[in-house]
Amino acid sequence: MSTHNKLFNNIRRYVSLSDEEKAGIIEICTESRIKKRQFIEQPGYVSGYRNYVIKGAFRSFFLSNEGKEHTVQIAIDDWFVSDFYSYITQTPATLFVEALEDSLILRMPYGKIEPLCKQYHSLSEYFRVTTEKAFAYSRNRTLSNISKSAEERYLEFLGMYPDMAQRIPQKIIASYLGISPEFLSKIKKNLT
Amino acid sequence: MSTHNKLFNNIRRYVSLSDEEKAGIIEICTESRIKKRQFIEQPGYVSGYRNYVIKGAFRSFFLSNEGKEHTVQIAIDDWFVSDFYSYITQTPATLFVEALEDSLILRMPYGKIEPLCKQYHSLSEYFRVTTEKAFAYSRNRTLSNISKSAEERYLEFLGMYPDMAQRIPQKIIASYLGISPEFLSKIKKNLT
DNA sequence: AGTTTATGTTAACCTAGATTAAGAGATTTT
DNA sequence: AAAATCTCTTAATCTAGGTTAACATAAACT
Repeated sequence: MSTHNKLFNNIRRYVSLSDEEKAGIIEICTESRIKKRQFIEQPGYVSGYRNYVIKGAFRSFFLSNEGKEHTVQIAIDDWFVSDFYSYITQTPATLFVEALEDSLILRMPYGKIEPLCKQYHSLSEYFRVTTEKAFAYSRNRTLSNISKSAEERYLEFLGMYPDMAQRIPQKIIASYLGISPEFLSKIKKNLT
Repeated sequence: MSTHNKLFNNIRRYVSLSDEEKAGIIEICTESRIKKRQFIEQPGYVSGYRNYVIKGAFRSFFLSNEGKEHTVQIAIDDWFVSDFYSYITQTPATLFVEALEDSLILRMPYGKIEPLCKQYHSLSEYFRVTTEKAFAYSRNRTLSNISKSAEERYLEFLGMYPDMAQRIPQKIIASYLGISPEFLSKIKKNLT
């Protein structure tokens, strides 16, 4: 299956595309191979792309004043990843986006997506509906962060993203949950 | 100014509407007066509306197993408020949405917004762009929650929503920040 | 106006989770 | 394959923030 078809299969879950629209999308995408540990975004640079993960794994994270890493998002196959705040506001990023595995992505530039959304109703609908969904899920995470214990959040994470638990190093999962790796170790011990 | 015009002014910041589109939107909105302390959404019932606050204040909150309240969102004039997860997935709500003042809202039913977004490209664009923006800001809150101290989050809140600090009871702000009201009291004392 | 009920403050004590440090396994690099 | 560099675990100690309780204020109801 071509890389574009992987994206189209995803889009097809929400809207149907004409051949003209497909051609328009193919035209703005560029395929890119990313090596493990490579950064595709860094603080200081404006995030110029929606990055669709064809195959691989990424995380976005943030370096606190004390030099500690905080993982904001973990993305595997068929997720979009970027410093979304930077992308949307077109202001310099505060997040790193780093490949956790050798990966293959499609990059869709902001400057081309926006006109294309204005031009094609179905593309606008696709991003409207998927962003609404992403936002709804992110609300749930906010809710967990303010109301649940670290152990409860870990169990929730396992239930929600079982594939990631296998694939992603624990210290990154800990930093996604907002706890120290040592404490995650303790939690896992308590669970068995 | 009519209540619909207040909404149209907001929409105009992102897209322009034809008269036909305006009429279509007016047709699906119903105006509603809500008394202080009244609930417009409750756990167990599917959230059927995007509620646009013309005038007033609301919060959405969640009751933990231990019976504690956790405020997810605070909304004043010109914000939308609902149990967004319930609205998007059309599954029963887990949140309450409660008026903090006597308020006036426009209710836009899910079953009518969705077809209208399919029909009118500009309305689809409006919700795409505003939801993308809301999502970007919500990412920032997630980030604060996992990386900042309670005092830092309080200062950030003050900077971001200075009007709310005046208008909203402190115990609700505390529950929005994910801390106890007593601890917020302590923080405020330390700051002066 | 006076009584109830909700909100905010202060202080003493208590826990979830952080930090530090040291050792054991894994992975990478040479 | 050894050396170097990460990742994970365990245990001791420490701290941000929670809990409880008592009192002070301010709203809301009669």
